[in-house]
Amino acid sequence: MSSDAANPSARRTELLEAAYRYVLAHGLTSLSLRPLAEAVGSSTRVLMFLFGNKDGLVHALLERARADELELLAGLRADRPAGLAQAADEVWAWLAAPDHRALLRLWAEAYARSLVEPDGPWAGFARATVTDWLDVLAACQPAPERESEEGTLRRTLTLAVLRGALLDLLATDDALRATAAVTSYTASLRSGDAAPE
Amino acid sequence: MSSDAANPSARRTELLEAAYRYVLAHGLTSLSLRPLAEAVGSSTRVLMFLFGNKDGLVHALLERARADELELLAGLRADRPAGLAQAADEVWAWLAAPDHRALLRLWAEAYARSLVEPDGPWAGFARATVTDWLDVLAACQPAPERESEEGTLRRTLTLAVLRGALLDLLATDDALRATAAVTSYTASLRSGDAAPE
DNA sequence: GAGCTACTGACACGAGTGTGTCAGTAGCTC
DNA sequence: GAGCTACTGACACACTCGTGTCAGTAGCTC
Repeated sequence: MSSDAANPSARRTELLEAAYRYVLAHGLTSLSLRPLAEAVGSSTRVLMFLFGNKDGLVHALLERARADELELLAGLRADRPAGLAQAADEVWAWLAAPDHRALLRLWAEAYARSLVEPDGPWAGFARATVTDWLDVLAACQPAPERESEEGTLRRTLTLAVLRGALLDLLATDDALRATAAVTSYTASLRSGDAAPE
Repeated sequence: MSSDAANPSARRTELLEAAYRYVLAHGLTSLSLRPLAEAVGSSTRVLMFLFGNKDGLVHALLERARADELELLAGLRADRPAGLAQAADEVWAWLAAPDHRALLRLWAEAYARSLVEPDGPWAGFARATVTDWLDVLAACQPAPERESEEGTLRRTLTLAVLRGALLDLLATDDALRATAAVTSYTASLRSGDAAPE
């Protein structure tokens, strides 16, 4: 291989970036090396050299996509939203941004695929995203709630609302309706926080 | 073709049923005709004859999967649950049933694929499911709420919770946590119904 | 200039893909 | 038995797939 996966060469990251743009536009399912190589101005030979094989490429692409997601999560951790409600609002603003549509479609694709084919480069993708997000949401909860069973339940529900609304948005492109639903949820979360049940 | 799609031949439905079982086990993404034909005790020639081409087969399979889903929806319409909360509880019981796991994975696959490749046999699959479900949930709402903007928002949120919890369940297989989240949501729905905000 | 590393081009191999062609056969109606 | 419909088997075609092979070349260090 050209270099460690931890310390990729300049050419590798350059081609990975180009391939990432290509995959955002065309999806992962029907990805094949020759059209990709041509689109990024390279050859299958080079892709094989830099990524080992196709699975290596796909794996690298999924990691690249995950990097975008982790950036959002890191941002959330950084400014530590006060409570689940604010965190959910911030996340939704990100999810609903039109610029992120292609990435989120890719995300949905990888998620579904990892459910159906538990092996291969997508292995564990779905499970990893769920736990990643639950962890971040937990970090936004006040400490006492975070540890409680009630807290687990709350962040699970919050994640479900975000994911479900995202699916709706991706399918119908009706940002108004989806956003209204999320907003009403976070509003009820807030009032629930103010007056604990 | 052997007969109308509306009035399929006995052999066609027999093979479709076998193919459906095969696809539930193996997924749609990597479906190819020769292995499928062998598994169902037939030949690619026959599949082509009965379904026209591969897209025809896939389309028929998706319709078949949708029939399972519509059965649940029809059941809901039949006993007309009193309000969204009860409807959501009933739907969740169905979604969480281990027997339905394979079908729901297939559903997720088709949903994601229809987002990424808007053409082909999956065209409109995601959008169709969303509106189908929203319609059924609407039918479970009391008439005045159903027409209101507030009502649209409520069923959108309810659908999001169900879909999001389903994604969680499929990824983590943690039925307890997912079910607790859904239950807490329907509980709050009920109390909200009792004391409208 | 030798030698090393990183990268690249041309080409071929074997397998698998969907689909087309041609020739059937079983069962039914007349 | 003729003729029709529904279905089936054997085989081939053109193509794409991921990958392997062999031979390079540009840039750097010594």
